[in-house]
Amino acid sequence: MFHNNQLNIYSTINSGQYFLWENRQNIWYGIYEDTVLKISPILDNNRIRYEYDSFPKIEDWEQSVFRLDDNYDQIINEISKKDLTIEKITKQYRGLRIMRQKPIQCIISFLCSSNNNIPRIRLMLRNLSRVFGKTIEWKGDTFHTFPTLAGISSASQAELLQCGLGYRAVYIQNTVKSILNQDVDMKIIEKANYTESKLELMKLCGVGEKIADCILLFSLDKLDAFPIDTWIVKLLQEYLNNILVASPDVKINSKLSPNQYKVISKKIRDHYGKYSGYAQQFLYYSIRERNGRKW
DNA sequence: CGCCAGGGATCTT
DNA sequence: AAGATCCATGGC
Repeated sequence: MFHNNQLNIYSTINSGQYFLWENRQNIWYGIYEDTVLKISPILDNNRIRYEYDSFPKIEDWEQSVFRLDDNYDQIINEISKKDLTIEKITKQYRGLRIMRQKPIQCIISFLCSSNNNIPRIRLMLRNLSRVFGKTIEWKGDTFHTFPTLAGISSASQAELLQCGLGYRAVYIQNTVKSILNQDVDMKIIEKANYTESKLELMKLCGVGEKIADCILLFSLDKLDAFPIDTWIVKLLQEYLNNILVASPDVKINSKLSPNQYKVISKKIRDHYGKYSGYAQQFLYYSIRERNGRKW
């Protein structure tokens, strides 16, 4: 695949953090709310480099979306020191990065993620965009932008069900309503620290500990957030348990109660420190690779 | 057919 | 505070 030390486009896009990307004729297209992002690999002197474009035009969007302002070398260096597992897989999957999404799109996306698999999450979000987003024509290609809150709020429950959302349709309707009414304050969500922002996020219907952590990490610059999903739990049961959760008071069940989540989350975040989120993304990617992900 | 998927809300013990 | 159940849906 095409990559370098600082950014592996392929693994970063296919690591279950940002669902609205697709590859057409070896070119990547991403939906960034109202904007279509484009990444073209260019063969240049026997090396691959990338050309970034977008419509409507956003100058240097890749700096923000791929977080190129993070000091990647230092982050990898920092988390590598924490244990041998993470040292190994940061080497192995070097170039994997966290992306920075738009908060609203990220909230809706991870509302769709509950008890679900990634191909279906993608399908649901594409359906939502096709039905309630704006159609964009760009150089002969057709795209659908991500719907606005107003756009989604105008949808009937039947229409949402037709997008394949299932029981999550109600979560999305309630969440969109609370944001539009300002029962939940997006200013707090966007400006507050990890703890305060998470508390506010969890007022949203359908947002619990795990989904809140995803939103914090992938759209709100909280690099110390460490989402614990079913795959991470499996990993913890195997061997991280010995490193992190050596105390017998913590038993790891296949499903975590809110309290167990809090206890384990604290231990792990203490262990990996302020870049816990990067560590999590490497761990998640490695276990999905090991299990032969099909997307 | 049963089980699982980047879980959470709700009710029960 | 932990456990059980249900939620809608497609892939295997």
